Amino acid sequence: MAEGLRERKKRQTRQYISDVATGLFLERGFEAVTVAEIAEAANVSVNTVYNYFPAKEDLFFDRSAGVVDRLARWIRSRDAGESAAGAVLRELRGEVQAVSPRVGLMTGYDRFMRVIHEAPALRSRLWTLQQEVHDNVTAALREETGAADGDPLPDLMAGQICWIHQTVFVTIGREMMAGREPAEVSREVLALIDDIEDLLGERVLEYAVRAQD
Amino acid sequence: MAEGLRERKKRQTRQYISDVATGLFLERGFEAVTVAEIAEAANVSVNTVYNYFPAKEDLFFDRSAGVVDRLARWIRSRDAGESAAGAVLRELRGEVQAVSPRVGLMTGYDRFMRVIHEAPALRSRLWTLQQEVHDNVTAALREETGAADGDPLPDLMAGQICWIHQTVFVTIGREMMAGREPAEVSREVLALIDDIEDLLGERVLEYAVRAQD
DNA sequence: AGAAATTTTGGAGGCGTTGCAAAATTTCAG
DNA sequence: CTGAAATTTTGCAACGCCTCCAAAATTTCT
Repeated sequence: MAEGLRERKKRQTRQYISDVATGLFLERGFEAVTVAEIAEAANVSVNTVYNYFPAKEDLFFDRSAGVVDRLARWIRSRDAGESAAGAVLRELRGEVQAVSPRVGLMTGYDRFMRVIHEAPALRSRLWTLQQEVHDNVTAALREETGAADGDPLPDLMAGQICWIHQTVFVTIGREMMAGREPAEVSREVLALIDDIEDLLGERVLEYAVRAQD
Repeated sequence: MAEGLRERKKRQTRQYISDVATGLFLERGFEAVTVAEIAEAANVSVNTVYNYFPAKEDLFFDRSAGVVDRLARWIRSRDAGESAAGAVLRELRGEVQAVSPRVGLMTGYDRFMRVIHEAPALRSRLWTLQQEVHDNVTAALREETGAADGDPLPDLMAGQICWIHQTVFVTIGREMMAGREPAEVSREVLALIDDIEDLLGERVLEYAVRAQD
């Protein structure tokens, strides 16, 4: 509270730099834009950019903070009688059916995907994020099931659940990049989710079922 | 044929540079060794290094050329009456039971893993290789099953099969890095493979079964 | 042996990133 | 309101990866 003006200005500056950078990236691609250009466009020195962001890639993924926890949140908030995988499938179906921008179903998402697709550094950073998602899911499953420390099951289940999530996202990204309409992709991905569910083993679909009441 | 001496010398130089580099990496870590040092240690100019290897990471992964095709090869050579996943599980069990260095079950593999673990650039490159494995598996499954172009199943199945493979390798790497003995890890991973098989859906375990005779 | 093809090398430079100390700005105390 | 203290911003130099280019050195071919 005491620190008002300074903190506010910092958040403002940070946000502005990230916005300017993202704009340039979407316009000309990740590698074609230099950090020096970003700094200049944001009326700031190169060092200030690095004061806020550890690396160039972080300028692009600054928005995706909440995405890393989403899967774990879905699992923790599953319904009574519902398994972890069941909750994830339900939530995914909900987002996809609603043609939600949260899962990339929006016009303009192809631009976003293309920037990532063409920049190895960004793809690499995505994998890092995916790894964090996996760790979060494993931790959530461990807590929710009270599994023993040596139990390999939470990790295996996390692998399966992350695979569901990842497959859906990769497909959406691919189809949107191919120029398809969001509504069209939504229908197709709903069918894909059915295919995925048919593939999963019963043990996966029945893991970490929340007790009734 | 006509080009004998030159070709031989090139392969020799390439191999020597890679060997020197790998030695330095194992000794001091990936990031602590500079390309200039490698060049000097190999009695060669920095530009010559880049004539042979597109990037620093390629100096480390030069040996792992055959690993990228292994899964697809296992699938293509599955027995009559055996599914793709079945063949992979069988081959994995064989390698693990034999405590084979091909799957990292050997003393000194922990050094190798540690170098990768500590270098983001190397982990990132590993993910790229994993992506290639996935693509190869998808292609193999498409050819072996004659699936239609729009069929999403080969890609989904490839995801499941690569997950098996990846889980086994990550576990071996983790346990070896923890200082465990190869024989001990072998036993543990055999149990893990059983757990994995129990998790898989029947559709996965029965996909791409090779016709009898 | 000399011409042609190929490999190796040196040099210059761009880019991301870090470290450091000086300057500018903001906060706080009197 | 003023000056000291804390913090942020900045400029500068430097390192390391990597690229481009043209000049040597080497190998192959005639």
